[in-house]
Amino acid sequence: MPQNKKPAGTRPAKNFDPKYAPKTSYQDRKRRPDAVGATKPGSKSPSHRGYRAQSEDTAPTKRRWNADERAAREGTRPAREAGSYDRPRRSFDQDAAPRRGASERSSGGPRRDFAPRQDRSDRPRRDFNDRPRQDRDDRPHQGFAPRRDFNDRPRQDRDDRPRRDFNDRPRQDRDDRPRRESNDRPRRESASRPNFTPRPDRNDRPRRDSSDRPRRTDTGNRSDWNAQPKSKAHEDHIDVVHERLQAEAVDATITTGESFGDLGLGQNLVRVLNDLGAPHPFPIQAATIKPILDGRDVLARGRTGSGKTIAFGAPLVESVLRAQAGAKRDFGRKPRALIMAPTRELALQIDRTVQALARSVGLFTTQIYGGVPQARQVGALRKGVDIIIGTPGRIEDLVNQGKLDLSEVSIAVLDEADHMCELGFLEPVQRILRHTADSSQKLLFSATLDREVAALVDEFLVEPAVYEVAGEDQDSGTIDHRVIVIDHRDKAEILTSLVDRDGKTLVFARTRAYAEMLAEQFDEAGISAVALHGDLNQAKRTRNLQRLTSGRVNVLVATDVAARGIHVDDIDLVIQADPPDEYKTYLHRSGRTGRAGRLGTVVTIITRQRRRRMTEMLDRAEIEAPFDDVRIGDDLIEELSGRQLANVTA
DNA sequence: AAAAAAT
Repeated sequence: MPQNKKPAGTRPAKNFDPKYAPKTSYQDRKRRPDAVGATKPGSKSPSHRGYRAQSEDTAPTKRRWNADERAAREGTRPAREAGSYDRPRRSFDQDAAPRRGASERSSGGPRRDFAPRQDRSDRPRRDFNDRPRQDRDDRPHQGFAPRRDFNDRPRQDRDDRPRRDFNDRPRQDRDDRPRRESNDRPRRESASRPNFTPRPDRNDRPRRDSSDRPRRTDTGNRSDWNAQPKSKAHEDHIDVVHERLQAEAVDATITTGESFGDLGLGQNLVRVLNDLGAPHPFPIQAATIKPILDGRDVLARGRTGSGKTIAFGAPLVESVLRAQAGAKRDFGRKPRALIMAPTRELALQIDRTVQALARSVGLFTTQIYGGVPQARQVGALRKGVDIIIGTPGRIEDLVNQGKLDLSEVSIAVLDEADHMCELGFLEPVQRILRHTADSSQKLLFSATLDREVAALVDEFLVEPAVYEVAGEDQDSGTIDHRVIVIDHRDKAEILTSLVDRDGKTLVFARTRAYAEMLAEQFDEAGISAVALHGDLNQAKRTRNLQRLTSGRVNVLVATDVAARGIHVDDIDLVIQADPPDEYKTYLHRSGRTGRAGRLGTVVTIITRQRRRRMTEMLDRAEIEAPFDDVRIGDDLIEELSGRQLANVTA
């Protein structure tokens, strides 16, 4: 019996709305002591895995960074001033900051019910009044947006808008666009915003011409990015829907006509793409390839499994090739392109695609990631490679050792860019990007790209083009979402019967230990299963993932290491043994199934107490999923487990 | 809590 079904009309504007809905008041209070050290103590024994020193000065400080401290730091950032970037400081302080104060005071959004009895008095800066709500016309970011015709409105509005969105936006013909602004966005016009930094007129925007790529001197736009609170959410462990990035929506039906060749890729690449199973560009690819070839900075959002790797990989190879046309590929040459991903498995996977493309035109890639000896990677670098694909830790390590020189990197890609902007990733990523060539082109991709990437856009991107595919929200996909509400004591048994099936099943667990435990449990029940998590050495990680891919096992139990980007062709069931904490995680985990238009089912297992929180998260994810109470032996378990058979014929 | 560098 569906329990979270509400009349569609009453569903609040979802992640278009900047709002900062907390997860639970319980967790929040617990984590919000005055004293930093009052969080969970951890083991006192140094030999224990959970060991935590008593006096931990560095970690808590880091965790408690807030917007103010950050702002203070921005003001005196030595790297920017002393570094090789010759761009001016941001006009952050005098412009954006005050404006935010004013604009965020508008409140009263539809989602207030998400933050019911939250004790907010102890939350530093994110009280109600301070939150930007659906009063978007005030929102500061509008100023940075490189395009005007963005989908900045709640998805519910879409039905009456789509024509307008794509039809009158022939990309080559911009001149008829300004009119729309006044018609479609009257509220913005009327909103008087003294501090608003006007965007440059569309006509003096740079043409897509790599040769006159603008220097990063225009701070007007960037200050608007800055106005948004950054990843404070993660410091607070609160699931936040960041303001949605404005994007030019690309209409799938318009773009499908163009071939990869039409988009500017060479014959070799087109052939390899065909071999890779991509005879025609997917919409996101049709959207991004040209601007990337033209040298623009690009932000792109395409839902999980929509073909983002090729969308950046193919034009990247083409660009590197063009840049080196005629030049000899010298021994020991420096890399020209860099692709970073949050996990080693994803880096490996990207390399499989990019390497195939690169090889076909005589370029070389190498993987630079941790957990394996450096020697081979360093050896490859010494010989000379053109494209680096890897994870931040090892890349930075080799840079610091002087074994990797990024100074000639002219294209840098961040896959899962929003994730790469989270705590722990952001700073290494920033440091690495600062090593790339001054004017290097930056490409940021993710299925959940939002303003969390502001920290990077602000420093590294120049008037980026932003793309998404029209109408491609997650809910319009091919995934059937279900939630089952169980008694905790039934969990193990229900899980086992769910994974007892024919198709490939991916099970997500919150911790490494639980992932390991579940894999063993399934094995003991006669269902061969393997685990994938960060406690395994890299060889085992790679092997276990390969076992699922090859079909040697049908069940993989993973932590969120497998949540993003990993592509296994025919996973038809994703089970979340533990529900995710963030809506983004939900979207990425579910995106391991239903890829490239296939059908898939996602079953999330929760206990009764979790229902409300789960409903809220699904709302943020903009996903409709029925909730069902389930006990051991219920027919529904078998139905969910064997659903694919029914689905395929349907 | 997990991930990303070893040590």
